[in-house]
Amino acid sequence: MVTAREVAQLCGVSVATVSRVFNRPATVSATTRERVERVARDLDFSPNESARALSRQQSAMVGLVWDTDHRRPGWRHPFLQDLLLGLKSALSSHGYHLLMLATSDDARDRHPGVSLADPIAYVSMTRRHHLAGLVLIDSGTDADAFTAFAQSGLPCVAVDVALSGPRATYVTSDNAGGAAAAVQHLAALGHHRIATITGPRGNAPAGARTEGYLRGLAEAGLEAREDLVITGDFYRESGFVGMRRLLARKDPPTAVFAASDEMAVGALLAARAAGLRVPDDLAVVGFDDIEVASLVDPALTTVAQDKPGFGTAAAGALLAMLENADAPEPVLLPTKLVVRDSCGSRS
Amino acid sequence: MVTAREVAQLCGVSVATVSRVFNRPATVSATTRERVERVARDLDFSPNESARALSRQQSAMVGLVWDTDHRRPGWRHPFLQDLLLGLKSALSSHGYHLLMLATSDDARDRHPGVSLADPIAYVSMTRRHHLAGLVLIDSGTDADAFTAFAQSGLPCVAVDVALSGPRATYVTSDNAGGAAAAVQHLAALGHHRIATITGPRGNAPAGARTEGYLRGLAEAGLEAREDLVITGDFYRESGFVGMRRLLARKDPPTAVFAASDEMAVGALLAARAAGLRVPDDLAVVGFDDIEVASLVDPALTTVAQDKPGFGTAAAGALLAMLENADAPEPVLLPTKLVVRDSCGSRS
DNA sequence: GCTACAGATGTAACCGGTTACAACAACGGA
DNA sequence: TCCGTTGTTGTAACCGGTTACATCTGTAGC
Repeated sequence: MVTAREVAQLCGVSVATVSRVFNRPATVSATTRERVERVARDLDFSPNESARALSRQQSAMVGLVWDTDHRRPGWRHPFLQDLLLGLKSALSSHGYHLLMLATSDDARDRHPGVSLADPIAYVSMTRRHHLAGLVLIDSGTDADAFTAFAQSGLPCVAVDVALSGPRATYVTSDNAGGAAAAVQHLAALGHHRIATITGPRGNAPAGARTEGYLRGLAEAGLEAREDLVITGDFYRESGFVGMRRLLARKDPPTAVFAASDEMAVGALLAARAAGLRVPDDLAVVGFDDIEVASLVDPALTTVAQDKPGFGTAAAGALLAMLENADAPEPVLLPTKLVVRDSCGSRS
Repeated sequence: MVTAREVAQLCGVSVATVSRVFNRPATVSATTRERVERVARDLDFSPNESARALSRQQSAMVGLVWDTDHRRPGWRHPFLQDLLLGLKSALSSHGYHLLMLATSDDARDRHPGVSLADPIAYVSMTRRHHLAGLVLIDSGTDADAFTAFAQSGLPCVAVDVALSGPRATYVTSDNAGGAAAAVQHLAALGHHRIATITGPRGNAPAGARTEGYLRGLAEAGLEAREDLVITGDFYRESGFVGMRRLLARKDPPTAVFAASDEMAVGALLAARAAGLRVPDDLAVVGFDDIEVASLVDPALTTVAQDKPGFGTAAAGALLAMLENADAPEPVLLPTKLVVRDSCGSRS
């Protein structure tokens, strides 16, 4: 590893000048600058990041806070790869890397019911590593801990958790809009009794999707009925159980909007188990457009999220905060109804 | 952020002693140690990582090299989440974090055909950040670049790429064994003409799976026929096309082993398109046990990989190298045949 | 009582950058 | 000619730890 001192020596200038060439090129005369740049390139010099971070009190890294809920081992993020790739790519263009933060808790078995992300540990780690900011990924239902981040004053962007503060904002899909579109589609197909299986209480996207469901009903001139709203938890099992309960009603729904594709698949299985044909006897619409959606039989009509958009938008919001001081408005990514076979055609 | 100097002052000792308490506690007298520990805890002191990395020439971070092939935008890693979670959890127990390295290339459109991972850029980044080691994730077919890492002398562990060197090793599934087991299962069901759709040339797991296919045939006393081996590329489309070609043969196979679940799904679709029933007319076995495997109709029999095992094993191998200097032997994770519906029962 | 040595601690030089401030040159205006 | 300004560069003090070496104390061995 060649240091700035060696470059300086070879150029006959001081280290300060070398540093300036890399950080404030305008303050260095053209001839000196070119000479330093040339030598630096020849020697393959690039500044040591640890030293730089120490000196500037700011590193070229953004922390990623992502825990999975140990209480629910089967949890799969619906689009982790796209999210990470989008983040990485957008951050890299500004020279930032992504540091996956791990608390010592990760190694231990976590106590059931204990808060997922310990904000204190993460905030302390952020300071110790001089991280420029944080990206927070929703890990299930634990929204409370996240507000602690917003209050820490660190620049942070949350994915799918409503977060606000002077240096905090978030990115999420237009969950309400997507859900409303799904319900309107079902209503347009002639359905009057449209049920929903929601996500877990306290989860922001889940709440917005339920809200959108109600709005969609209202806009279609349909009455909202409490007995057609079943609380799920995004997992397939709860879609199965929820659907079974709905079908046991005296006046079962002819269509169901599930707040996640996993639950929609569960609903599909429950319908099949009950001897119903989808879409003939029951129309099903999901949310997320995960990969299996197009592969189940019948292929699932669903509300697609802009998966790569999350990463890009989150990185963009964070980068904006790192340059200005103010938190940008929350980003609402558009959703798109993908019509496949599980809700049939106009009947 | 409280510094070691403040702790030292409050304890009436020098910074050196404070540092010793954290790094070589045995060299400090019990009374002093306890006093320092107490004050450090009260003040919530924890050493600044940038300073520590600079001074020690070694940070508490492990780099993650993971690019996706821009030539194949649809690529999905079959178990990225498990891999990352396993890595994170195992590394965190030794105090390491995972740094997702991003090259400036990530932002630009990459030139088609150009090497994926530029080892020079990554090695330079590793040095600049004083990373303790590297984890390399296979990003498709580009194995050449990876050997450059092994030669760099940095401790590194590759996932699914054969890598060897004084400080390099790798983790992969027992691909040959899994494939052989799949073929033997098909043979035991009475199949004589068993085809395979392989992964891309040059990909190590793909090669091992083909090898296992041949071994399975041999062990079942079946003849290997060149016209029953079709080269695919792990993607669904190639499974579809490959299956169509196989079915067009004068003497089509009654069973097929696809080297990935994605291709197996493609094969399923091709069989359906050709009017064949699975498993009655054609038996299909895949590899990976991705989530869709259990959801397609018929549910896919497949060779399951130990997904969480990858992260744990990779982290373990890396940590071993960070403590000793020698590279441990490559890790071969056991696979398990998961029998579902796509290969029928004994006929 | 004196020396040798082990154990505990302090001093100060690093690690490799950044940046406030000082120094100095060149230049235009009075 | 002298002064104030602007532009360029060097000096040195940081950032916050780690650690080789020196120092000092106490104890065992003779």
